[in-house]
Parts: sequence; structure tokens; C-alpha cells
Amino acid sequence: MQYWLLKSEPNVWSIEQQKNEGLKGVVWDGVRNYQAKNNLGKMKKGDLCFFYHSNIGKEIVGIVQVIKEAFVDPTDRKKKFLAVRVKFKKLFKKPVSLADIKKNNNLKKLQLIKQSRLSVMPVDTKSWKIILKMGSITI
DNA sequence: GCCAACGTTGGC
DNA sequence: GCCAACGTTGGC
Repeated sequence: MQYWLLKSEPNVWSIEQQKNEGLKGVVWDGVRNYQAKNNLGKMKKGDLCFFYHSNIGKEIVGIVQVIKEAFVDPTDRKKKFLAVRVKFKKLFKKPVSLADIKKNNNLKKLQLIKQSRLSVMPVDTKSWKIILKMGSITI
């Protein structure tokens, strides 16, 4: 089991919309960055991902789960990039803001801080657990 | 709205 | 293959 963080602007794709799609989930497409693509390619069915709202909110708001491993992004005409299918899993009781993450010395290594432009990134188990606690949820 | 940090493109 | 110019993302 591997953990990830997915980023989206809530006015494009919010956790609420994700929730509304229910069990069938949504295709996570539109990624046009090689580093993000490589990460998508490593995802396994069942992996869990934090769902981060960029720009508006700037906080981790929930968790989604990978239900279909990487395939060619249907929106990519050149068929170079990948997409996965994810479904809504859980909402944070208390969203964990970027400011809170920055304040926590144990989360210094999160790529979210260093590489703010990357939209798909791995999260190590330790950080995952810390953030779950901060959001006062269990999985 | 500004700007830093990246990515990408295209001329050479 | 290098690098300048340009475009985009996202925090502030």
C-alpha cells in the first residue's frame, strides 16, 4: 500500500463533486507533467490519496482511493500521458491547511512544500499518519 | 495582481 | 544540445 497526494483547484474538481460521483468514481485525467505522470504510473489499485484543494482553500480536504490503475489519458490526443480512476473515500473532519503542514516540523519532507507545482506526489507512511491525526480522522 | 519556481518551445 | 523567451501554476 502506497500513499499519494492529488491536487486540484476546487473550482475545477472539488472533493464535493468527487463525493457526488459515488462508487463509480471519476477518471483523474488532464495531467500534463512527466513527474506527475510517472507517479500516476506507480499507483496500485487500493492505494489511498489525499485530496488537496489548491488556490482556494489550500488545504487537504479528504481522501480518495485508486480503483483503476494507470491507462492512457483519454483526453490526451498524443496518448503520452496517463490517467487513473479514483473514488471518494472520506472527508476530513477538520481540513488540514498548508499553513498547518508548514508549521509541523515532522512534515518538512513533504513534496507539497518544496514542489508546489507538482499535482501528483507520493506521501510517506509517517507523514500520512500525522496528517490523518491533524484532520482528526481514521481510515 | 504579483512574482517565484518550474516546464516547454524553438532558434541557433 | 544549449539556452533565451515564453507560458503556467500556485502561494502570498
